[in-house]
Amino acid sequence: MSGTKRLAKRSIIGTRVSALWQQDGRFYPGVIRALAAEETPTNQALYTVRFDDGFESNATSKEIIGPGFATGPTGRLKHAQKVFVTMNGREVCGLVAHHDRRVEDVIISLKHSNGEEFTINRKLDDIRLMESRKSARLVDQATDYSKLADLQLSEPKRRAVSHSIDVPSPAFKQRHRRHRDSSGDTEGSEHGGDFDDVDIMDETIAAMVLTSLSVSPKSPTITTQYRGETTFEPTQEHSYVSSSVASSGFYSGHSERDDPSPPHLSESAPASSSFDFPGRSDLVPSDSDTRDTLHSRLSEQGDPEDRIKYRCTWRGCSTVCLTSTQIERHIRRAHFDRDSDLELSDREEEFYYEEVDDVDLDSVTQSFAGMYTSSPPSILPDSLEMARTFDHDYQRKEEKFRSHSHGHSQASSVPSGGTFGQSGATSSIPITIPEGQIKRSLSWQIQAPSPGSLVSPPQRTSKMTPQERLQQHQAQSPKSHMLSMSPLKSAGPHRKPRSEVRKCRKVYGMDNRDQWCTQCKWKKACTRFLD
DNA sequence: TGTGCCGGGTT
DNA sequence: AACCCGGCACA
Ligand SMILES: [Zn+2]
Repeated sequence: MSGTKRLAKRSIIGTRVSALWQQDGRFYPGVIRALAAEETPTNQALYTVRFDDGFESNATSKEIIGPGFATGPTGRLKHAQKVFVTMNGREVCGLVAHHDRRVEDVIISLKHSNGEEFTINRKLDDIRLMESRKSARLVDQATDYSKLADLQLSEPKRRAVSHSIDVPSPAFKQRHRRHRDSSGDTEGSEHGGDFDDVDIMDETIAAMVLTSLSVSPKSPTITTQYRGETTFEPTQEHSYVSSSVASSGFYSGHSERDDPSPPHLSESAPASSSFDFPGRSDLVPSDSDTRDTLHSRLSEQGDPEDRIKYRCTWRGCSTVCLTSTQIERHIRRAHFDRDSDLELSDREEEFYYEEVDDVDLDSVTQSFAGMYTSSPPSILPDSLEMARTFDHDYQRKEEKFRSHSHGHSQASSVPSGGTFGQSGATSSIPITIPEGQIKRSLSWQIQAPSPGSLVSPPQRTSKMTPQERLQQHQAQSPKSHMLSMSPLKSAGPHRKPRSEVRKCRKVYGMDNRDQWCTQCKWKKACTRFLD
């Protein structure tokens, strides 16, 4: 591994890159002009780079950032190096104020058109030396400038920090680099071990923006990138927003503009021709809603083979998996809040799933399908696991439907089975014990709360996690007639009857937020107490 | 008023 | 992905 690589493809010529200008140690935009020297066992290839401002010089492959070369800066960025970062969904351009090599944190100085400066702190990896094309997200966000203004204006905790660091003054930015003393440009002045979370913006932007031009020029032609205004000339240097964005109107002086015509690169496109992008995947319809996608996708796989599945019996959960390994994993993750794959001590997972016959599942799915018209329920049993794991809502609904329509769907399709704790004619899930192997399976949690038959958890009562305990409390709570009441009580069209189950928030209280399950902390559907 | 959590944002 | 949070429907 003599560190040799052959990025020689001749297509490299003309590639837009950011290359090191030896004289001042900073990177500047330009294009590969030629291969000045082939790579040799001892030396790296040398390229001639023509900078956008007309200068030209040679650089080794290591000193070039761009397609075919390093993907991003690696060395220390010099003070005042021009960089691009994404901020609030937009690409902005700033100058490096300080780069801390130890943690690869870079403090970047930014400035708004109104002249105010502020700094942000980014990881080196998040920094680009070249403008990037807009990401899918940037594209449709580009129109919503009100957000930006909003953000800026409503920043309450303004920290007057921006000047605590040595930030190049606006004037300084006109560095005419080519002529700056390139000699002892060590400028090791601003080193203070400071760094750290410098901060966010602290800026106020004029009321300008409120005009949200609702144009969404999703023109895929963005690939053409700019061409004409590639130069970062001192004059309008700090345009702040990279040209690609600027062209959508914000900084172009007028709130109104949206000139949809693609950037004419007519002027000349000698070199730019080879500025091709890896893939034009932008043209794809792109991310539809994940749920639907998931659905349709899932419904394509499946195997009518094995009939035995594993179903989670955790109260309210009915996730089904193909293998016991999977189900155990699910249990650990969803119900024990363990992210890892480690087995629970004593393999407690085993107590929370049962084996079920395919047929039974199908009927379940069927009944579910019948009622749920909105989504194609052609889900095959084996995909259920995923569907459920990914979409708790789905899972929840499904469970409701099941318990609702269970009485009929069960029919005789059930092989031999032994129900655990027969507490009346309630809907206890049939437990099937396959001839061959014997596995423990339980359904203690589905029983109705008949006065007398206590909801007894698996013999293993000896040890219960706090979650289980709480779980049971809920199960025994006076309101656990879930089964008997219609989940669709409110006649409302899309009214979703909220479950009675108390979730982390309520169980632990606001004070013990740290004990909530992660989802609850994030205000997402609780994974610990499923309905 | 408080809860649950979806949808949307940022990093 | 992780994290955060506005705001809504429901209780
Ligand atoms: Zn929770």
